[in-house]
Amino acid sequence: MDAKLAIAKSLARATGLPEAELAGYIEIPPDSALGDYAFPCFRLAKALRKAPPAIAAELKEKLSLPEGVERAEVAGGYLNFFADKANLAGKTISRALAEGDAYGGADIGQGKNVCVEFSSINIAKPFHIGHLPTTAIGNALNRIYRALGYNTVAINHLGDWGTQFGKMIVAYKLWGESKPIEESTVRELVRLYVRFHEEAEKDKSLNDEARKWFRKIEEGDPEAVDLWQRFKDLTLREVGEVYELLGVRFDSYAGESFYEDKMQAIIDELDQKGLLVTDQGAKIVDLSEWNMPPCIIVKSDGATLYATRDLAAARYRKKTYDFVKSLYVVAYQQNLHFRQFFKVLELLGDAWVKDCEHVNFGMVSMEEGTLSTRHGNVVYLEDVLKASIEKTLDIIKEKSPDLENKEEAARAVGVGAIVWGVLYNSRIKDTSFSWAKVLNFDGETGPYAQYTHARCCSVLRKAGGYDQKGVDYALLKEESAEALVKAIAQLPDTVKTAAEKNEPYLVARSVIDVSAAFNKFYYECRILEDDPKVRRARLALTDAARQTIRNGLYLLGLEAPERM
RNA sequence: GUUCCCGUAGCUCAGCAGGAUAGAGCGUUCGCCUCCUAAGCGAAAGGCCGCGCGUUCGAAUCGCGCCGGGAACGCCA
Repeated sequence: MDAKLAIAKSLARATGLPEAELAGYIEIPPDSALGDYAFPCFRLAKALRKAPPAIAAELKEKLSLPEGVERAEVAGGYLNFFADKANLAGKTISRALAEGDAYGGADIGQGKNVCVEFSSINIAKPFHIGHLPTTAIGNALNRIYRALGYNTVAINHLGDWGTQFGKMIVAYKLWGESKPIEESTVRELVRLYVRFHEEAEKDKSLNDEARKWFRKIEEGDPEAVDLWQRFKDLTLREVGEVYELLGVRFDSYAGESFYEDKMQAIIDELDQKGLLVTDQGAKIVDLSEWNMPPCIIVKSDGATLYATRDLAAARYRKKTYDFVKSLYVVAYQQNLHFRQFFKVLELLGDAWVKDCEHVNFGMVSMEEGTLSTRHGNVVYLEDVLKASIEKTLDIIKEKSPDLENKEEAARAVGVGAIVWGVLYNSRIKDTSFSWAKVLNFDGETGPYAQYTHARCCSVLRKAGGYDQKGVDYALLKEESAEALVKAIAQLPDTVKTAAEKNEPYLVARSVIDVSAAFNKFYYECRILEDDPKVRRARLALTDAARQTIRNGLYLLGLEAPERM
């Protein structure tokens, strides 16, 4: 992008207008035949009282060509610039190869902390496909921020508190005790939970019993706490396997139970600052001035709520991590909740609430019916991943019967296909789960990008190495090679924008651009050419493409196998 | 009812700090493996960019009003 700045600089000299303003006007033409950069002269028409084409022609005369630009041409009201291809190719390829796995990243976040809350599963509940968006998006953002130099804190805000644990204990004691919890599975716990609800329909006393047991957990009764802890351990052990498959790691599992003793302070402070109002027995913060329903802090029975816990958690995170940004990767159903709780923080005088952001996303629905734990209409994430891995393995057996580590490649590609499905569209779109869609590996998919990467690796392997020094980039003169160079050059900017907007799909689109450009280049230009100079230049380009795809995939949480 | 989000090709979606002929994948039809992985490449067909008004030299993109779909709206999270 230095070329863009150079153009702005010479335009500034020619017009006398501020460089920054002009740089903002410069755009990329829709067709590369028109040029590599364009300056729309309509912008200046009013101020200069001249027709745009005349301005363009005049500018072209006055302008001294900036470095990296070969020529300028007038096209209607536009002044188009053509980059020096060899220069662009050389800069782009050598940068990608020199930076290696770091290409695409930056150091703009040095010494700054970012909190990313995501996944946030419930203990003793299914880890189902509804949890996929938050897990995949959060993981990708975590990696993107890290690549930009930030220290990130990946937080799994566990749902590990509440009367449902009283219910679990009752159900376990009544129907599950024949088997130690450690030898059980979350699915069995879920069955017990479902059964509890069925039986409680008939026998209301079960609910009282459940409340009693939850009270015991709260009071620290050894038996109750022990059972609760074992449910938690079992769940974390099981989901750990899924996280392992997904390449997801957390720095903190501080969830609801963690904040139990940290809420009173904030309740007291709200009270002292006169923000707390008692209404219908509950303690609330009135937000009608901001056209929002009140934020309930304490229920009429004295219990705290989600918002209370989130207030305490936000405070704790600011104090502990001193973040410059704190993200909540949570579905858009909770838009109002976040607006309310951010507003309450603001009213408390926590100016840093401006750094908190609700990174919302659309909902996952089933083709038929809705997801519901209680009714057993659940698709476990693990099952989806396993099915995808299995299908991938079948494909590999058919297409690459000689491949050595088939299982390993199948895992990377099978999981990649699923994760990709979530990350290649903007967050806000709702999605409906369909096996056919999720198991489609053609076109703009994770497997396509991974396949392209494996293709690059294959060519480089066959070449048996090449000398990176003294490559003549002017030999990359084919249109498909130029297009590939441009796609590769785009990644660093894309990663920054993806972080600004908290939109991983931008990275996914960039990976597709590089992949598609490479496949076209691969088809049109034989890389392992006889001419040693051409061969070397094409190998360098292939290597840069390989690195770019690999890095992009990593940022999205996907692996890049070398063979598949 | 109120507030917020979404509406672009048969389907799923890009494009929306306004710009040059509206793009891609899937699906459909048809081509391309005696050369580097065909999970690939190419071609064809397919669009009043939900509708209307406005702002502008210029609107899929900004504003207002409709229509259609979704979500949330006091003691769940």
